[in-house]
Amino acid sequence: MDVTELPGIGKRRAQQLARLGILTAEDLLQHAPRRYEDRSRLSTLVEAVRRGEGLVEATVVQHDTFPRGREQVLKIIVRDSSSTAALVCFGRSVLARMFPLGTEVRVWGQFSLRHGEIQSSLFEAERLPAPPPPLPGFVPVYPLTEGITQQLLRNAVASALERVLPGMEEDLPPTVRNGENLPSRQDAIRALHKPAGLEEAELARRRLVFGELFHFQMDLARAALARRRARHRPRKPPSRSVVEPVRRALPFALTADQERVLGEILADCDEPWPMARLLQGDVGSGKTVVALLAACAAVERGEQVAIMVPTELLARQHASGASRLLAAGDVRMALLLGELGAAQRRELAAAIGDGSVDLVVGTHALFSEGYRYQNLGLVIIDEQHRFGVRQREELLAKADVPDVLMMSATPIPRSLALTAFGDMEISTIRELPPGRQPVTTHLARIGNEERVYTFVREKLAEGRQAYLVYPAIEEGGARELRSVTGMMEELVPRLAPHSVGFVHSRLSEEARNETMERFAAGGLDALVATSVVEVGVDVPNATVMVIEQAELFGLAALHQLRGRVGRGEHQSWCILVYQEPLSEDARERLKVLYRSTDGFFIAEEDLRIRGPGDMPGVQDSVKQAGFLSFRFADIRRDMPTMLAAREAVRRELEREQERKP
DNA sequence: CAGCTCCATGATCATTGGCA
DNA sequence: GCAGTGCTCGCATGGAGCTG
DNA sequence: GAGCACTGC
Repeated sequence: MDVTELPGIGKRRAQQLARLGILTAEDLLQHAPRRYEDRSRLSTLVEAVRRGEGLVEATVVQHDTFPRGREQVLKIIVRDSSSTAALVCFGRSVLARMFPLGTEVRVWGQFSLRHGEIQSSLFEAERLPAPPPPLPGFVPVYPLTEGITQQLLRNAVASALERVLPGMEEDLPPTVRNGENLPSRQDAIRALHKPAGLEEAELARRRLVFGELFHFQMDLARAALARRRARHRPRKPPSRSVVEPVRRALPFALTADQERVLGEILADCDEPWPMARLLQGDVGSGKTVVALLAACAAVERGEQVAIMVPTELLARQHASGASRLLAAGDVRMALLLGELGAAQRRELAAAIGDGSVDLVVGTHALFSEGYRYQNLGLVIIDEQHRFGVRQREELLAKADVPDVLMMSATPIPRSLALTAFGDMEISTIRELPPGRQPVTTHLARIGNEERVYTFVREKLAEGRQAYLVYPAIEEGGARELRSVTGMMEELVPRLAPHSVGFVHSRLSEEARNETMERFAAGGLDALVATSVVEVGVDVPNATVMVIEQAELFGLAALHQLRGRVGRGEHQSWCILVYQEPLSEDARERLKVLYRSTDGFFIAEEDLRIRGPGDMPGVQDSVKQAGFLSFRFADIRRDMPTMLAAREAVRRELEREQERKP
C-alpha cells in the first residue's frame, strides 16, 4: 500500500519519506526507531529536573515574556504539586493561545535549572482532557528527514499499524520460528513501535533482525545450490601428473595450513559442480603457491586456467613467479598484456582458442577482449577486492567457467565474510611460512624524524631498500602535487647519497610502472610513494617501511603497507610516524598495529573500531550490492544472530530435502 | 567538500543619583 | 489540474558527526 | 500563519 493512502500523507510528504526509503505503508512499519523515550510514568517537576527529563502533569498558572532581539519570548509558567516551572517557547509564542491560564497540561520535556527557575525549552505539551488518556508509554523516536516531524511519523506509523499490519505476511517458516522461539512478525513489528518496555523493543528488534538475516542467508544458500545444479560436468579422476612433480620441485615445504587449504580446493575441483571459493590469507602467507597448485590440477585434467590480476605489473610478476614454480610441470604459459601488438594478439588468441596454452596470466582483458578459450576450467582472481562486484558476478555467471578461486590478501573478519561472501566457500591460511621474521613496528612522533632518517640511511647503507609512504591528501589534486614536490626536495638530500624514486597518482601509469620495476630490480634504494604501493610488488630486499602521517591511514591500509616488507630473510621494520594530537580512534589504530601483526586480529579490530562501512576487501562488493544496508541488522552487534540464521537456513534446507527426495 | 541529520543552545532595556 | 477550504502543527541557527 | 492534504469542480 502506497504511503499516500495513509491519512495526512500526500504527494509532498510521500516524496520526503522516499528519502528515508519509505515508499509504502509496509516500509513505514519497518522504519525502526532510533531510540525510545520513557513516558510510561508521571514525574513531579522536581523529579523531572533531577532526572533531566520527564513526563509531568501540571496547570498553567501564568504567562510571561522576555525580549530577545526584537521578539518577545513567551514563558508559560506551570505548577504541579512539587514546584513551578517555566516552559520557554523560543520562536513559538503562538503556544500562548493553545495553553491559556488554568489549562491542565501534560508535558514531556527536558528540565533544568536556569535563571533561577525550573525551565524547559525542549518540550512537547498537550492539553489534558477531563478523563486523562492513558500514559503514552515508551514512545519511539524515529530517524527523520527535513520536512517530516516526529509527530507526523508517529501518527503515520500508528495508522499504518491499524491498516496494514494485519495483512503483513509472516516471513519465517513455523519450524524456524518454533525452533528459535521467536514471536510472529506482526507481533514483533507492533512491539517495535509500541513496546511495553525496552526489553520488549529489543526483543522485537532481534526478531526482525533474525528474519532479515535468515532471508539473506537463504538467498545466498539457494544461489549456491542453483549454481551446483546448473552446471554439471563429468570430471576425470585426478591423476596428479602435474601437481606432484611441481610439488616435489618446490624449493620449500608447504605449511600445514597451505596443505589443508590445498586439500580443500582440490577436493572442490574434483566435484562435478563448479567451485566458488575465496582463499584468504595474510600478506605473505603463501596463497599464490596454493593457487598455482590448484591450477596444475586443472591442467592435468586438460583444462585451461586464467589468472586475473588487477595490474599489468602484477601480471608480469605473477607470470615470472609461475614460470619458475611450474617449470617442473610442463605447463604451457602465456602472458596477456594490453601492450601486445595486433599480430601477437592474434597469435595468442589462436593459442588460447586451440588449447595450445594451458595457463594465461593477465588483467581483466583476459575476458573482455573476445578471447575464446578452448576449455577453460579454472579462473583464479588475485586481489579480488580490486575488482568490482560486477566483474565478480559476471564471472560467476559465465556458463563456461566451472571453477572460480578468488584470493584476498586483506583478511576479512568472519562476520563480514559470511555476508559479503556468503555464497562462496572460504579457505583461510593463518599460518605464516617458517623463517619469516615478524616485522618490528615502531611508533615515532613527528619531530623525531631525524632519527628515523638516520635509521633509514643505515639500512640503505647495508644494502637494503626502503619504502617511504605518505598519504595522498587529495587524489590527484594540486595539494598532492605540492606535497610530492615538497617531499622530493626534502628527501633527496636527506637520503643522499642513496637513490630515490617517486611514485604517485599524478604520474602516468608507464612512469609509475617503470619506477616500481626499477625499485623491484634494485636499481633504486628508496621508493617514496602514496599508498599505491599497497597492493603489489614483492621486493624481498626491501626491509624498511616508513609511513608518514600514519594516523591518516586506515588500519587495514597500514597493515597492507607493513606487509610490503618482511618478505625476505632479513629483519624488517615498519616505522609509523604520526602527528599529535591523535584522535581516540587513531590512537587505538596505531596501538593495535604496534601490538599485533596478525592480519585477522587487525581486521576484527578494524571492524570494531570503524564499522563495516569502510572495510577494505569487501567494500566494493558490499557497497555496490548493498549487502550491509540491512534494515534492522547491524553487523557489528548482530553477528551471533547472523550465525544463528545461517544455521537455521541449513536446517531448513535439510528439511526441504527430506520432504521431496 | 558537500549535503544531511542530529543535537544543544537561546535572555532585555536603561533608569538613577551623586558629584563637580 | 486547479482553487478553495480546513486541518494540524507551530523555532532558528550553528556545530558536530557521517556519508557520498 | 504556513503548508499540506483533501474536496469539489
